[in-house]
Amino acid sequence: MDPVICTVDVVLLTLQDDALKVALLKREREPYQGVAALPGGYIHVEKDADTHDSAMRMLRDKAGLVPPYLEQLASFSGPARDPRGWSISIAYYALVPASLISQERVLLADVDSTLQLPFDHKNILDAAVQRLRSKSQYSSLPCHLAGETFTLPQLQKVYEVLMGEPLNKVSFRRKMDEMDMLEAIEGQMMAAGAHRPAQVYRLKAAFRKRLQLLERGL
Amino acid sequence: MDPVICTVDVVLLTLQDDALKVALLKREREPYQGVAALPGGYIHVEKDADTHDSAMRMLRDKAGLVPPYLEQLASFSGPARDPRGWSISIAYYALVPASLISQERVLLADVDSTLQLPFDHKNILDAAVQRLRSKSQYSSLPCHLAGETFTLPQLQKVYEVLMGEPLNKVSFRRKMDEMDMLEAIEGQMMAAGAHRPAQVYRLKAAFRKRLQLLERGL
DNA sequence: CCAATAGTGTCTATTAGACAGTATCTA
DNA sequence: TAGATACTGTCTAATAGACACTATTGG
Repeated sequence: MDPVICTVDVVLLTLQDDALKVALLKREREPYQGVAALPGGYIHVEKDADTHDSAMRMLRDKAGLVPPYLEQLASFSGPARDPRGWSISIAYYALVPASLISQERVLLADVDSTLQLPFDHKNILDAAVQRLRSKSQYSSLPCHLAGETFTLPQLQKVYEVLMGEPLNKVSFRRKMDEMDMLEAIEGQMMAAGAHRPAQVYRLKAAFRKRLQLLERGL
Repeated sequence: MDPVICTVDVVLLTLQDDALKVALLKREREPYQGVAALPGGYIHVEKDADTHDSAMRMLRDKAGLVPPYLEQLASFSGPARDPRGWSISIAYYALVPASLISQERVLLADVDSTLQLPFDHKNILDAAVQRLRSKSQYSSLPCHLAGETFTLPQLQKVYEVLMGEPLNKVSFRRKMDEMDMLEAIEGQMMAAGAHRPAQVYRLKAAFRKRLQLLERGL
């Protein structure tokens, strides 16, 4: 049985200024000490019940947060991706509202203008963004970027940023209704300027961890 | 850096008698020697350029075939899934036409009536079947189960078995046309009884390895 | 010619999008 | 009350499914 270096890396994604951002940390150790990279580290068999646990631990220890959504992305492997030798990284992606991120601890970089990262982290980032954008077409996934509570116009904007195109308001609301995953918070409205305030919603409890899928997309 | 047992397992799927089957092999070594399980084994850092390579090697060595389609499924990890210790399995799934499978080398089991398997192979199998059935809704994936050449009625039957429901013939043909991934083999017809023979098609070369996705599903 | 399935034309039903109207806030 | 955005009703366009008809084979 050959020795293989086993790590977990997390693509921590959030929305800031209507753009999708990834959280990067300066590496504390060699290789690439001091270089901004995805949060990650070795699997710790004493602490971690599985790699999902490892990812949660890294987010807690390195970014100081508990993500509302965390999903396995894929594994990346080979002899060249890590200078220490033949390695595997089990990659996860996490979605968090910007409010959870401490900008003193992490650097937020625009996902589309992040041109290079150490190891094969650019590939991992691209895969995560592609997965998120693809799933945004037909699922409740983007809700986890919108925070605990939000209005329908805010949520539509989140979907639009992820999908990269404007959406029809009537169709969007019909789909949200069809998904039946939101509940209005009675009497709570959010004002955003000199106009009618919007109803505030939250995800129903059943959909906080589980995704809702649409038959035909948005 | 803790030692982690790193393996690759492959869910080899095919269609036989209008049912989805998984290829199992009797394990040659402990643990679970002699028990039918998914083909798998240790990563070999000298031989394998990455885990995709490991999966190809296992299919070649253990099942004696080169799959037309092989994709990473997910990783499964933890202290309890393998009696030898904390382990990770990078799981892949392969789609092959039944004609490629040598039934002397492998056992074909119905995916829905396979009730238990060693390790967490039942979980891995279930995840693969779910992924295949889900992707069948809106992609060209099922074509890889249909063989090199096939007629439209045959291909529709493949989709129907995977999706578990009959499909509208007119809509199905509209979608196949829209995907623009098939080419008719001029003059080649396939007779299947006392009735009009059907036109034979094959996947266009560009779609042999890459998937074609539908905007709105079948 | 009959039975059976391949393949197609077309009508109907369902779903998505455009547009415009009413509602409700601040300045 | 003017202007802005929230929300909704309804018409139109696009898409999917039902149905029926023609085509072509073996027996």
